Amino acid sequence: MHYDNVDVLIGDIGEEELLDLAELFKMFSDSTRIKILYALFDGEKNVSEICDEIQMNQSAVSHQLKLLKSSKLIGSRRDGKAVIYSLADDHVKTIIAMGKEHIEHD
Amino acid sequence: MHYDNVDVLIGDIGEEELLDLAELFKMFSDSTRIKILYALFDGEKNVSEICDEIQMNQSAVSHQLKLLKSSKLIGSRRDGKAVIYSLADDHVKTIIAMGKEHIEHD
DNA sequence: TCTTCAAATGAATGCTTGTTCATATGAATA
DNA sequence: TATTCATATGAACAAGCATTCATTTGAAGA
Repeated sequence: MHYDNVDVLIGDIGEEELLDLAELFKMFSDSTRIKILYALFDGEKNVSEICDEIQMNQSAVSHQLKLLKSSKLIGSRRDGKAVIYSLADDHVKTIIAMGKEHIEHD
Repeated sequence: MHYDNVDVLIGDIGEEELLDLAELFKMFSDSTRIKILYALFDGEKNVSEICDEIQMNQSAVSHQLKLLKSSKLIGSRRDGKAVIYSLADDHVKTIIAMGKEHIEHD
């Protein structure tokens, strides 16, 4: 994997942006939420499908979906009775990939 | 910024690795810890210098330094009475840069 | 060796947060 | 419109965690 301009991207940072950053990473700091994101890696899924895949009850999943959505990591659309969730953009994948790399190269 | 092979990196993942991932991102989920990491972006610093820069008392900083070190995000060496901390590797910078990008492109 | 300075540690506390249980909303179908 | 299925929401509880205060460890210099 290859990255450019890392130092350029990291200039000064304000207190507010810093809190946003912490909040963003908090979304990745819970294994249930990571499982959900992982489940969405291969395409959109509705809530029931997510529950099945990660083996968690509907309420717990819904609560976490709400948090992930409020952080704009996932989006949703309704299809009849079902609500279908999907990753918002590729940052989710890259951030997790980066984390995996760190763990594996240790 | 440019990334290759994101999908390749994200294959299957085991329960254990998943917990490690969550634990890693937990380190980035607190603003004090991000401030500390940020303070180390421009080179190694001892504890007092870090305290000054981020305006936090020595005990709080030491506790967080311990966590960051146990996650192998930072390393340390002793120089006389002082203990000098530094970033362990470039993953720290790239992970934070990625987070910033996500926030800014929203 | 006694003192001083830098950093680490431990216990206590209050806040945050993930899960569960019960219930509500909302869309489809009979 | 009454019922059913899918999802969302709210309250409550337990566990986790960041900070503070007090104390300790450890190194350097007098």
